[in-house]
Amino acid sequence: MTARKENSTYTLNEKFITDCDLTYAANKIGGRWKIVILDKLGDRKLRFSELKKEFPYISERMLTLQLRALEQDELVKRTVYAEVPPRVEYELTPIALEFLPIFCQLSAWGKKNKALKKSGS
Amino acid sequence: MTARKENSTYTLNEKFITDCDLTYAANKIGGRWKIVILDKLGDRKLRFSELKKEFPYISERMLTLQLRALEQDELVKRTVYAEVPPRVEYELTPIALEFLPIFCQLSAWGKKNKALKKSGS
DNA sequence: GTCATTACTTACAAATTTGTTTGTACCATA
DNA sequence: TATGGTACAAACAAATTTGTAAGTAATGAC
Repeated sequence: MTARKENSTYTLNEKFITDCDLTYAANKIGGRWKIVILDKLGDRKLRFSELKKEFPYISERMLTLQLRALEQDELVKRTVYAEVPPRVEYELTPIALEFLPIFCQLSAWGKKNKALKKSGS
Repeated sequence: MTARKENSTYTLNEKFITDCDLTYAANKIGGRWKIVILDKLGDRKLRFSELKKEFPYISERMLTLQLRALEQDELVKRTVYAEVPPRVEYELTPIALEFLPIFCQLSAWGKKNKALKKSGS
């Protein structure tokens, strides 16, 4: 994404990680924001400003960066309307839709295990 | 994990992210290594050195760090045998086992979409 | 007595990710 | 003429993650 990296261990590991189907997929939705963004867009298409409201403290920069990356990976589709105050809508692509059931299961795991933590400790 | 952070946006966002069931779960397996480690341990318990061999370029430090974090989150169980050259075995806990079907689906997504990329572009 | 083995630890450094601040273009409205 | 709303971009800075290199403890083999 930025300046190219050499043949460091960092890069070799990265290659290893993206060669594997599992981590290839995981990387597409890795980081702090991508999963939640995709999940929100799973309900309906949203404008930039609507997304921003969903995450009270996200910086505009972060939101743009994540959306750009998701667009690049063809997980979201970006539509610009040539209107006076600009309007841009984001929605999931078909391949991103396939993540939604996985998110459901992850979410169920999270819910269950957060509950265990509370009663357990 | 290190020195405590203040009430920065970074932290507020972190809180937001770990409050959500979905991202709470995602964070448990986030980063470069956790998912693959868990996946490998899904087949059978492994020693430290065996795990290391699975990932040709991982540093021992990284492997220990990840294993410690997974142990902390009760996703792996660590067993030390008081033998002469030390022996330590790692295995999944019941709650980690529940991730395995999710990994399968992720992996399937990865496989499918890597194939699409090749034929598409 | 020296070396090898295993599973680490420590101090350090590089790379990446995330956040802050300021600014832009467009037109409408006051 | 000044201000406001939308969806960003650019330069900079902080925080976290990942990697490097060297060292440790115990013990048995040579």
